[in-house]
Amino acid sequence: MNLLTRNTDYAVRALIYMSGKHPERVSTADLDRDLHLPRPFMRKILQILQKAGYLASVKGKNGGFTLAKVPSRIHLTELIALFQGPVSMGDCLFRKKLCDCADGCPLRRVIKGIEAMALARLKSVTLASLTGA
Amino acid sequence: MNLLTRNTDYAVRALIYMSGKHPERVSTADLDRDLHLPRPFMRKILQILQKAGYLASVKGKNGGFTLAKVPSRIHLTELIALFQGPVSMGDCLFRKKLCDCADGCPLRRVIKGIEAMALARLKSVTLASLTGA
DNA sequence: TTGTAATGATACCATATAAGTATCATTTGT
DNA sequence: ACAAATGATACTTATATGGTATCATTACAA
Repeated sequence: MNLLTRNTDYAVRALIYMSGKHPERVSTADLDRDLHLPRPFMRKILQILQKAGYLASVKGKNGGFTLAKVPSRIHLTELIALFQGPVSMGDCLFRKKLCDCADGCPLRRVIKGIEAMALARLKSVTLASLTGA
Repeated sequence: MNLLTRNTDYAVRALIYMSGKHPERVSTADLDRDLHLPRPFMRKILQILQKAGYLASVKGKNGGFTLAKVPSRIHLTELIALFQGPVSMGDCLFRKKLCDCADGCPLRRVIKGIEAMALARLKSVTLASLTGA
């Protein structure tokens, strides 16, 4: 069970890299060279980040991406939501009709509690906190 | 992202059911009738629980399963481990060679921290605590 | 002693999601 | 005009989860 999937992971790495280079432009070629991540996959991820407003892009020769937000305002939870959907660890384990999970299921309560803890912790993580800046 | 998979979930439900019936014998047919879970899947799960020592089984006509451990000594973490492997939320996100995730990767630290919290919480959950007994 | 209802063991299949690739169009600097 | 970049999007592959099927074995009971 992994809290982050690859694309979220790669996204974070790319953003860290870019925050280091800022305001210099970074292309997928650069990332490929320095981070050695699967290039077309990375490309897709960057496009998603761009659409979501985390990156600004410049097309054409010498084009590339730059951070479009300050690192302190890029939250890990947002990135997770973007690539994996909202953080949710227990989408009704006990399925409807089979139990009244609606209200009192104790297992569900435990899971929800853990989820809340995880979420609280994740919310405090920003790109800035990851780079130590 | 789900903290528990179906088989863990079903296992918990079956165990709760059985702790309610104890020391009466429970067959997959009973579970099918009362819990309406996919029967052959449930069978497989029960066999795993039996092998792992949580259930005692009796073959032949009128056979079935009974709890082989006291509910207070059946920990949720064990069941998770049995069906999903050990709880681990961040099996090296930053893959080797690409970063020195070995020691100082901050993202990894965060994940590991969350994992530790979740684990601590999960460890306190037993079958007994779930049934309220 | 034979039929039936149960588990033991295990191989197989289906489906969804994650991970990754490929392609064509568009833009832009030289 | 060409090359190097992104935009958009469709496609493929790998893996894990969820679920089935089958044959062997055991035991009760008519």
